[in-house]
Amino acid sequence: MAANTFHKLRDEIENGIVTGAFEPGARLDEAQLAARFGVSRTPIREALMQLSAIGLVEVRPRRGAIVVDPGPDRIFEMFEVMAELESMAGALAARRHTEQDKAAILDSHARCERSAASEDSDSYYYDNEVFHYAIYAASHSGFLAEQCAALHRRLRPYRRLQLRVRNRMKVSLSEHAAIVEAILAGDAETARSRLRSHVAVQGDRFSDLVSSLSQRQSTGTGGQPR
Amino acid sequence: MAANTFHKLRDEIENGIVTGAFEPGARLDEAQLAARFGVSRTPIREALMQLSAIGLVEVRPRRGAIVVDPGPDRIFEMFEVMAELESMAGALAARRHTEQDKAAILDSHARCERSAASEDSDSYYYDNEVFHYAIYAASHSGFLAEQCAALHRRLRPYRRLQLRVRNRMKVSLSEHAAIVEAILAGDAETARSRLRSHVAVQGDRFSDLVSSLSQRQSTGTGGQPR
DNA sequence: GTCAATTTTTTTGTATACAAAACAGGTTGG
DNA sequence: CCAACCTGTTTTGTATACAAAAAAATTGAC
Repeated sequence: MAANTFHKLRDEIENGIVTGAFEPGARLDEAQLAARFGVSRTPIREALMQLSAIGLVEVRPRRGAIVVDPGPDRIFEMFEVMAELESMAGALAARRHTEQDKAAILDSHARCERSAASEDSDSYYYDNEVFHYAIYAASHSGFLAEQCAALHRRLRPYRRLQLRVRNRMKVSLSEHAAIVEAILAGDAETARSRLRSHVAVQGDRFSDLVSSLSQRQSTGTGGQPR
Repeated sequence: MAANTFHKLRDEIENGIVTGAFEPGARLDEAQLAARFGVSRTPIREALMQLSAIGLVEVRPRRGAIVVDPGPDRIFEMFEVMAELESMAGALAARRHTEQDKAAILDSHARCERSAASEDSDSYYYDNEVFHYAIYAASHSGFLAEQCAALHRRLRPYRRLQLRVRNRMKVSLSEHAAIVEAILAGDAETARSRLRSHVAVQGDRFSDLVSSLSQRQSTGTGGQPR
């Protein structure tokens, strides 16, 4: 991949936000970031501009950039849209998947099973990501795949929190199995509805999400400043 | 709205791309743009960075920025996703719309009717946009509304081409009426399916789109350079 | 001692300067 | 005659400089 300074900086900062190194609401001081990465302010600004276009940071004119802090309601909305896009990808995948796609889906699913068996939450988290990307790819819609991937990245921190919830890993895995079955059977509508409920944050999971968010708020130094 | 130079430039250039002033594939020379807008290269670059994050321009390292030229297949994919998101907005609107939303939808629909009656294609184009935005708003999902609006903007030029097709305005209007009916009746699934087929580029419309695209390619100075 | 106004300091926004990479054209060798 | 190479030019990428605005701090009045 093309590797200019601002490009790398963009990924670094995005990663910092997504992993929580830069907490929601935190100020992103240009000079400070420049010093930290050993570059001038120019590429830092360019990186921040890109992140603001994506919606990860908010640049307030003359008042600096901050990491956006989507409230629980907005995070819920994002999951809602994610569910719709993913279920669309699943439906398309059911109709369009090739032998290669099938192999990739089965392989990533098998990895998930192994990680779940060894109860390795971090490993499962990664394999789960690969599984979902395999479905995006199988949709054979480049644009949809990109949109899904972008949203998936943005929701990363919240999904990670969710996986901590009791038994979620096992439940997730059995849902995966049902999704795989529907896709490989070519049953678009079943794949759609199963993926929708797999991704959506419904019922108990919403309160789990909210509580994990408020937990983080209180421990972190971020949140609403001033 | 906040109005810094780079912010205004971003909108200017975006508008230029969307209206076709900057054609797909065209090189966006930084110095040239800077001279044109009477500013230095710095805010131009920041604007281009944002546009590249959105996906409107492609910045190739050390090789300058060009207006992205999505092929017919990719444009089709974008309409496909747009249809899904809009139909989702419609379904939510059916369940969640308030009296205000209802008024806004009916009002914009009435405007569409008038424009269609006077066969004013440009006016209809604008009113149609307001109508769709009213539905986004009625979904009461801020994130979904933003996503819809963003995609809507990106597909603007192609939708405009489509409206030129024989009788499309009348057909579009009657579809609108059916959509309004479903939303106001609170019938989420009917609203969803009607919006989906309203937005999607199916059957004949796809070949119409492709032919209008190739027409533009041949007349314009853009296209694949070198 | 508190609050308001003014000054100081910090920080953002834009312009300019400079280095390095890509491009174009001509030249030399086969 | 064609191809590879070298050189001059253009253009991008990053650093620095400077102006203007916002934040912070100090002073002064009550």
